Amino acid sequence: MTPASDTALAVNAWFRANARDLPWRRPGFGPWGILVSEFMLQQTPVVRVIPRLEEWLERWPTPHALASTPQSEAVRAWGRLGYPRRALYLHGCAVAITERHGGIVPETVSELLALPGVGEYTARAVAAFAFGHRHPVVDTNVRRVLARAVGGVADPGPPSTRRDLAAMAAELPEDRDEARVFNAGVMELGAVVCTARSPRCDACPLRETCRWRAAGYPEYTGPARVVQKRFEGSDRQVRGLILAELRASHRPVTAAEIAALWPDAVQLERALAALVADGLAVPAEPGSYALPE
DNA sequence: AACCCGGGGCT
DNA sequence: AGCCCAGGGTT
Repeated sequence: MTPASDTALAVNAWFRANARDLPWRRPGFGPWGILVSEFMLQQTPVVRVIPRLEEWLERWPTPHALASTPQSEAVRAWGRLGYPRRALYLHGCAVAITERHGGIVPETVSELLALPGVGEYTARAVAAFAFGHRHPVVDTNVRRVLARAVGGVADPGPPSTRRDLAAMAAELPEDRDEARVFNAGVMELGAVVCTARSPRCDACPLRETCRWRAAGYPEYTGPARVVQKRFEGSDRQVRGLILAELRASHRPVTAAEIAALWPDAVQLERALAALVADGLAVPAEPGSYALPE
């Protein structure tokens, strides 16, 4: 067997000594818990996820339990985690797992990819962390660490799934357990040491071999990264206001109540129509809306 | 490839 | 006032 690279040895030793004590790393946390955690962690920081995850798993400890619950309850329990479509997708996962997989979370990347809201990252994360399979797992942290330590640049630039997975695969140890630890370790390194803003290079296990450090920390020169639109005044804010009203009310919300949420009637209608199109709101009594059952 | 989708905390 | 966050779906 090919010996693990110096990079992998350094990362794995560092991770074994420095890993944060996170709920989904507890022994026996289980594939369902891992899957729920990965959904919540999509674009949402760890510290915001932990309390919501524990509530969620206490209430719905199995896919069958969630599948037996109306979508509306999943959306309410999602609260203000953001991107509420994830609550709908996760409910859809629970239904699919119950109907197609006998209530057991599937193990293979292709089966996981077939679930709603599961993409390249989440499928590999579940296969690797819940089942110990050897796959490259690439998230925003991994992309940044590889760009710096291996690529010698400050920032990975626009994501390319094929290229990013190949870059991680090239560093992945042959041994399954070492590969699993390496995947988690590189993510952790990006999350707590090789951060986007202020990397703590003095504490990095790769500081002696990092090509970005060796090159003198050149600034990013790639294509300009897309700037996220301002949230204040955006359709996203308006959707959030409407959905908060739907979550808070246990009877249909009237058009007049919705109209009071935002001054711009055109934008309000656009946001409401988008929520209906996404399945997050459904017409109830004439002129009223509710969460999906 | 570009765009849309929440919301909060940090710099 | 931006930037960033264990991404995914649609066009």
